[in-house]
Amino acid sequence: MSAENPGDPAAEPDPGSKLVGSDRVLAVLAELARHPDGIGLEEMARAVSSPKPTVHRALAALRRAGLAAQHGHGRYVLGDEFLRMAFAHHEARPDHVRVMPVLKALCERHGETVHYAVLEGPSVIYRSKLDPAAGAVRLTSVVGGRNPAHCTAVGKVLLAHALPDEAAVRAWVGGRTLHRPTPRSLGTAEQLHAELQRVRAQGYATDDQENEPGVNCLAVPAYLTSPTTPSGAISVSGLAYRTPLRSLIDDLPAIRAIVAGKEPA
Amino acid sequence: MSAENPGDPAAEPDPGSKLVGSDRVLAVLAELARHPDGIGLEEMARAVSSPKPTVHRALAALRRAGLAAQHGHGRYVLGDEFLRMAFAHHEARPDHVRVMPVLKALCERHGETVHYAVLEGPSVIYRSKLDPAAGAVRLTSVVGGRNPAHCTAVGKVLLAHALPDEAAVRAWVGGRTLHRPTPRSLGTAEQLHAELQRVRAQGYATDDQENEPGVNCLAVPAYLTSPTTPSGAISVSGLAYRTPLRSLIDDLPAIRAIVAGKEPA
DNA sequence: GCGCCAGCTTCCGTTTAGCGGAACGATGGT
DNA sequence: ACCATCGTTCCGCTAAACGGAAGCTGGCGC
Repeated sequence: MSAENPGDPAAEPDPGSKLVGSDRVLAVLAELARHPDGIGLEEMARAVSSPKPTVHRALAALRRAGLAAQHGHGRYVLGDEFLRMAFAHHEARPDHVRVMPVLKALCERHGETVHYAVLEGPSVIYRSKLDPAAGAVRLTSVVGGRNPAHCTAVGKVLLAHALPDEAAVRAWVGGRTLHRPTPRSLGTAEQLHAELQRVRAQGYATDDQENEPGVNCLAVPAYLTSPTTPSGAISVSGLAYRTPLRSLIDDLPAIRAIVAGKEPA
Repeated sequence: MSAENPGDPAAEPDPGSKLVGSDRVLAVLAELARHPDGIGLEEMARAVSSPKPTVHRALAALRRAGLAAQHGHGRYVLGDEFLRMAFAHHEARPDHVRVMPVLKALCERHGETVHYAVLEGPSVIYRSKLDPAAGAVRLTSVVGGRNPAHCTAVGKVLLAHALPDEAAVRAWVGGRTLHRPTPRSLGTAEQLHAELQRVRAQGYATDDQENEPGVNCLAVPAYLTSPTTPSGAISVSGLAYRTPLRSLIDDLPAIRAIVAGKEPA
């Protein structure tokens, strides 16, 4: 019971990995998703630290469900069915359907990437995303992906609602030290609370290169389910050199109108 | 060995459904994907025809992997991780990365939906898709989705390569009767062979409302992997009343140039 | 050409994880 | 406050997963 964990026969190179049964099948699926140009059986066996026959059986199960496929002889890839399921599901999601027209209008108006995101614990999760047709630069965000709430515009809008006073902010921060991806990121509960007060006062939040250098953002709340509690937030991201934060703020009235459901005049 | 299948203790009300173990877990996952606004445990149990505790355990496994989540009290939804995996994987796929700039250019030029698709057996599978910003109408196609090869432009381009003579066409058709979604769809091997010869001669294929009424399409082969065998095909779809087939054909030189990798002047 | 190597696939006795009927608990409607 | 409904937990039983070892296949070097 010193450095070695009792019950563990040997130190795992990949902790939290010794799964069995269906859990292992799902781990194989996840690993498969991590390899866009395929992965061999052996490499997969190493990745999930399981013997080859077991992994082979797991892949067979996935193949039966259409979630895995084989390129040539023994190179496994994520199956078409997996992508079909995900895309079809996503496009049918009620909140996606609701925000999509808004995102489209915003995206077309500003020519920048737009997001719809929700708050979950310390992070925001992107639920919908729309890239402009012209945009050569692609943001790193992905549908289903996460970012720290305290350094994104969407996160701050949602936190402003969820954490009404400094006590709530402290409780939310808890013991962690806030991660600061860039020098401009907020780092303490005090700073965050002050920022959230500002957000509450103005009714929107910004992210001035606080999450990624060169990228700024303006977000407003989205009331999809209830008229009092925002279900999520909608943001317009801009590349700092192309769309300065100022220009987004100046366009706030139009943004608000679009998000409220009225097409701009 | 009469009407009853020996080994089957009872006739299943839902054939091909009595799964066990990991297969059942994956079936639950698939069912989950089919319900964008969530599904209760009981309904799920009915859908996969398994007892509640079993389904509950399956959902627990999916939840552990982040592939399922719960809204409120006992309404299950596909998890964020599922979407993240799918979207991230898709955007990193080599062929997607390769065709994306081409699709973007075509989409912007014509203001219509564009696809990249590959041939698989009797169907084409859409691998990438791009909707125009302005397009109010959404096509039914989905990434990972399928359509009969013989009534789509992409399918005919790829079949033209795969089935060089009438014998090959007949073999491909086999015993089936070709499905005809619209009155203009090709219905016989002869018609298909004639059409494929035309496609080979002109180097592109069209779909004049053969798959969906009001929608036409022009497709050219895409040589992503080999310079002689197309890995897939790229198509521009148009709504008949907005973008007549003629205008797409007239723009062929530009389309060819874009697909070949040269941006149009 | 031919044998060797690497990696995928199959076999089969062992064991463990899944199974599901029944009982329990939470929720929301009346 | 009661009841109906649906999600959750328990536990003895059994079938399905496990994985070491052997077999196969295709590709590469000699």
